[in-house]
Amino acid sequence: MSTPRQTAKTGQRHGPRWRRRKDARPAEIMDAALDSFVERGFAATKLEDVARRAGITKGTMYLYFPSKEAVFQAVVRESIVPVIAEGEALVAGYQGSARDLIALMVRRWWETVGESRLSGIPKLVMAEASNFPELAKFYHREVVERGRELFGRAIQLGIDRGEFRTLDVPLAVRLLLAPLVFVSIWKHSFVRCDPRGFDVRAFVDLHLDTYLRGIAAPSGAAS
Amino acid sequence: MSTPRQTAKTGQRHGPRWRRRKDARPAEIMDAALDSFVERGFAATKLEDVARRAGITKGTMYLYFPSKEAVFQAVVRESIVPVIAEGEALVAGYQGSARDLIALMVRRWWETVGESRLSGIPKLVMAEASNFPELAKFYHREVVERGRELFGRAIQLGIDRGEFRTLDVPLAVRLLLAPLVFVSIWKHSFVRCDPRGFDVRAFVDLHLDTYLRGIAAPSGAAS
DNA sequence: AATCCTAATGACCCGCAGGTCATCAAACGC
DNA sequence: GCGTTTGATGACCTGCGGGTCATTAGGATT
Repeated sequence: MSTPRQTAKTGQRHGPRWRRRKDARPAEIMDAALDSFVERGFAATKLEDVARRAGITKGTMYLYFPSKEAVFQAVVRESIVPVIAEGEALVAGYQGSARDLIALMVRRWWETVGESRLSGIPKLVMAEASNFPELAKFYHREVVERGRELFGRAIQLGIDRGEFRTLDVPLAVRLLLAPLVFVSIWKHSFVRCDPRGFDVRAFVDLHLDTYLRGIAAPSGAAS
Repeated sequence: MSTPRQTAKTGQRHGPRWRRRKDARPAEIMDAALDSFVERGFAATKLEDVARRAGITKGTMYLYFPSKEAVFQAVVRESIVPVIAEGEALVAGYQGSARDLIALMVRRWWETVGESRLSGIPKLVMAEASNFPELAKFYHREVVERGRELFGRAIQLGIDRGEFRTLDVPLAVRLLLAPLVFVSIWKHSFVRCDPRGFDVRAFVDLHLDTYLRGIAAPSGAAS
């Protein structure tokens, strides 16, 4: 997944017509598939295209994955779950104000997901959720719920410390994440439509600023 | 579009095998298509299913629409554009504080779009945007830009009146709308996953409250 | 009632893409 | 080198669904 692009296409000049590369294939296939899925959506993605991107043929794909849907699942599983795990490590060891923790988490999320190819995954999963309920359930359990739990702990910390006013934590979490997810969906939808685009960094900053003001405890109450 | 459901299915017992209903067909087709598209997405929707829902056969669809994509376009066009027009009328005639105007607009939006079948359209368009750039452009021009313009005027009003602090208006608009759009996408993706769901009304209220606190002018500066 | 017009039908066509498999040839062991 | 294993191929199969069209029949006109 996280390998540099186009691992397989180069280097076949004058070598044998193909090479045995059993170990490297799955990652290369998932890498190529992620690009295709994000670009065109699940249904519109042709396995033959994925195969070409991965430097193999369609038949080879079926040596490693039993179906198109299995590729889809593997891509989601392998690419996103590690990010969540990383976030959990971050929160576990944190000392400091809740404000700063939240700001750090949001910015970290933006750097590792929002700005990368991974930002396409939420859109992908949500778009296909009704056609692949099992995948949606998996994603919801392994990513959404764990992610919420993560940010929920930070917000609860802020309430406990008196930094934030009393809040419905689950709702507050959704409110914190909604603009982030929204923007990452946006990136893969309408960017081509308004070519000027907008300053996403500034948007995230504005969101953080506004949100933290909005949930701050009445003035002077912070510890 | 806005007709009550299942207009065509009933009333065929003992009548003739079919009736000529040239005037009613397009609306019934779009109505059925909206349901199918929202339920399954564009690619996974079979025209035969849409036809069945509309009480006709596939061949008949092609008397009224030249292609599946044309149905898609018509659905989006006919269902959403009127909502925008309605909003423009609302803002034009409004007298009162910017806070109240924004709260009214958001709640109105939620009632007419968020709570209805129309909430599926943003998801649909965004999911298919890369496969149908023309449609995406149309939607962006006729809905997104006009919608932003609308809310932008309300926010600018608040700044001018000293209710809100100085803001980058385009960003502030996106920030206001992101949670709304996000929730309407959510409704059509993960609802099946967490069956408890969450109180959307409360979410919108929390968002409005937090947002308005967050952008409020420093205390006591309002006129 | 006979006629015509056309809305509606449903059997059909066909291209496309998911999936299969007999065959080939890398590369490993001896 | 030589046989064997097995990763990789690409021609092939097949079902599905978008799109077509000759035919049928509703219902308006006379």
